[in-house]
Amino acid sequence: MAKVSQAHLDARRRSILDAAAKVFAEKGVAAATMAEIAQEAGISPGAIYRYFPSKEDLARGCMQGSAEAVKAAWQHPEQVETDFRTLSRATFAELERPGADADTRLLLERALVAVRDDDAAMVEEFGTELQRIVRGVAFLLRRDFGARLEGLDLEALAQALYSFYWGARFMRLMAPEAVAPTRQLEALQALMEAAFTADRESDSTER
Amino acid sequence: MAKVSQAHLDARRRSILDAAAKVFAEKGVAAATMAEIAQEAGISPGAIYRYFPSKEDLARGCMQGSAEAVKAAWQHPEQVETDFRTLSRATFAELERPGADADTRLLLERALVAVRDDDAAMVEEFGTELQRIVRGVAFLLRRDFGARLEGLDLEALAQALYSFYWGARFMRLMAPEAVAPTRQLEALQALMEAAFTADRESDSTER
Amino acid sequence: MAKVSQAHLDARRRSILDAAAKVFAEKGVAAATMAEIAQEAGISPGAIYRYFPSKEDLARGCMQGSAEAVKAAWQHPEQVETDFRTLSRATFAELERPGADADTRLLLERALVAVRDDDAAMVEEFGTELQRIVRGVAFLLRRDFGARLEGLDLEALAQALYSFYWGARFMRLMAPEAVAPTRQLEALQALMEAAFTADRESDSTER
Amino acid sequence: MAKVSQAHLDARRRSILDAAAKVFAEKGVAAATMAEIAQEAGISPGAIYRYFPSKEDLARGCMQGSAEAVKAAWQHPEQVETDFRTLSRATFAELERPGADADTRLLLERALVAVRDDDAAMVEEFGTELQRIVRGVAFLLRRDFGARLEGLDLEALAQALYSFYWGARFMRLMAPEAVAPTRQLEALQALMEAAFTADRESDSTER
DNA sequence: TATGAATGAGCGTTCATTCAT
DNA sequence: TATGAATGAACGCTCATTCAT
Repeated sequence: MAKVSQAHLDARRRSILDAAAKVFAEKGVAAATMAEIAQEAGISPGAIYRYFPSKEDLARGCMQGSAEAVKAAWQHPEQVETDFRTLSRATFAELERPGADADTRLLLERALVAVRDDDAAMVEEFGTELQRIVRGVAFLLRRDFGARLEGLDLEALAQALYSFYWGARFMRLMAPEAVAPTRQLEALQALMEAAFTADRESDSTER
Repeated sequence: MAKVSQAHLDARRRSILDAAAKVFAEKGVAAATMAEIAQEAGISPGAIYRYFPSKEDLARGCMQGSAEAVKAAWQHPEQVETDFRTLSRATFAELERPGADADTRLLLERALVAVRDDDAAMVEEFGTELQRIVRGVAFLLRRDFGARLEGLDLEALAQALYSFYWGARFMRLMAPEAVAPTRQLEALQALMEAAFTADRESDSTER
Repeated sequence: MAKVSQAHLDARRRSILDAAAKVFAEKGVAAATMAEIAQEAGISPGAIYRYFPSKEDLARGCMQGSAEAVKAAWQHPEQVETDFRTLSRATFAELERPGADADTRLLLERALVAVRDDDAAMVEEFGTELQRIVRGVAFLLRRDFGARLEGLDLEALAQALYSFYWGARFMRLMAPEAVAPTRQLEALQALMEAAFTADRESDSTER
Repeated sequence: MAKVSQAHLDARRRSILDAAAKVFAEKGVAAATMAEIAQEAGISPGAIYRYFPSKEDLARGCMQGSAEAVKAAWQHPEQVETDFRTLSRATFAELERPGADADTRLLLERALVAVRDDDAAMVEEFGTELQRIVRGVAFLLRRDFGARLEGLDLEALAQALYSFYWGARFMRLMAPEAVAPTRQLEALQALMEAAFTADRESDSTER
């Protein structure tokens, strides 16, 4: 075939990733076979190895780049014109997107494998992202609700919200017929508003 | 060899399950081998098949019965003398117990497998437990905070809290150095109290 | 099958080694397949792995223990009642034994692999054996021919004889119709005797 | 592209052979890959097949033409002004040349393959060369040492010396730290001289 | 002619499962 | 009943070879 344009190669790479993501999501990384992925991608098993050195790498490759925009926004909220409420909603709206469940499946599976195999790099990556996002959450909470947070353990609260996010993803995966993540978020936001607004009112009362 | 007491057989079955749970949690179901489990249980690989027809069945058998007491309490809060705050704390305290992470690993993995393989029975089971617990949460919230919840989407809030619980488990697994689940819980409870207490105060103010 | 006698296991191990030696000799280690060896041994491929952890180990296992008696004699000539001429003949007689060529093939192949892959342990082993045998050769030469060796580089001569041994093995392998190793040996021994006997005679002449 | 000069094609063929010889010597024929050879030769894998129909053929092509001068001299000693001692030394000096070990490796490997696969042509070739060289050795021995060889099995001795040559090559490959081939040769030549010189003296004595 | 992406058969190895003992 | 040796299908991966460009 010789000298195929880079665009062709990139497209092929993409199609392999897509096929892999589909098969991995369907069967799990362990149960999926390279032959299946190849078939799904319409190529031969051997060809995959020109693009990815191993099944493991292919699996890793499947995980990158979902909901990048939202992730970036949380990590650098000061660079984005947004507020906590809006960004939260956008984030949870992402979970309603078709394919979000497949992403969750894959993400959770990879996370479990990483922990199990003591894949330091991967765990580290997760930890770093966690930290950054939690920092972003805290930043937005402080900016949006300011002094009213006084007395609250802000870091713990931010992490609790992050936990809630992951739990909601998991919940949606396991029980699609349950209350939607967005509605859960609304409930929690209502709670927060009640807490913060109330504070203010009680403050004003005290004055 | 002939007749062996039923108690003996049950004990053997139990010891296989324990061994399997340990190995599965360590390596994941896919990576664990029957030989390992047999060794851990102190029997031969062949013997396992007298008690479980396949590895998959063995894996299914492993998932039952961790933190039963707490689960039961949430599902039937009216039969237990407890309140939301106390039961929450007990629940999260469980997560600090050694072995809790292994349980989380196993639970998540099995959950993923169940969804993946469309294991209706298993998904159903998860869904049922979810419903019952959420109902229990809602029950306790209402009993403990009563009228102050007015205007809140109680069911959604209860589910959000359940999501938070699972997210916190996952978080702890992935990033043990992050804020402990219990501290996250404290933060969230502080928020709730602020919201509800404030409500009362603002109510009283308004009156 | 359970509890099979150790003798059975040993026999099985032996039969695998025999099958492997045969196939390896026929096709070379690289070209031989585990499936072939299994078939030759009358078992399944998987069964081999209960006895040898890898093809490589199996190949190593094939190399041990050929002509052990002779090797031992050269390495410890002082413990054996023998002389250079007798032991040499016995050594070369071994090469006429059926199967000797297959051994040579295997030995040379393994040696090449060892050098190529920088298998330090294996190369070391060869080097050690070389040293010991050369020492033995030198020992016997000195004991049998004594003072008449004066002026000769004994170590170099011993090594030359060892080289000759290996070359003769190789020669026989490559050109079976050429002069037999034993006849080559005779020629060389005649040369040695001429040299040493002559020395004596010339000595006596000088006196 | 059309017509390329024959010289060009030959040069290309040569460069492929060189590359192949290098890679084969480094890794062995089995472990070497066509891709590696292509890279070493600075062309594409596909191009090799314009010059050699298969890897095996390429390997065969690699064996020709090392130390041609010395080989020719042994095969036609009457056409060269030399004597046994000098030619032997030149031959063994070749073994000290850098790259000699790689040649030995390749030669031995190919020889083993030839025997294994019953490659009649190749074995034949080796046999023919053997015969010719042995004849040359015998010729030189007779010319240089003449009558003093009486009673010796000249053909066997010549073959023994050829065996020694190959053994020394092998030895040097396997145990570079052992006594150098040239020193082994010296020892053997000293032995021969002792034998032949002695003979003369004893002859003269007898007369 | 040369390229190099693609093929696909084939390998070593694993391990759930079976079954003779 | 328990054993554990044996099975054999299946997998990830390699690489000599082909052929569209």
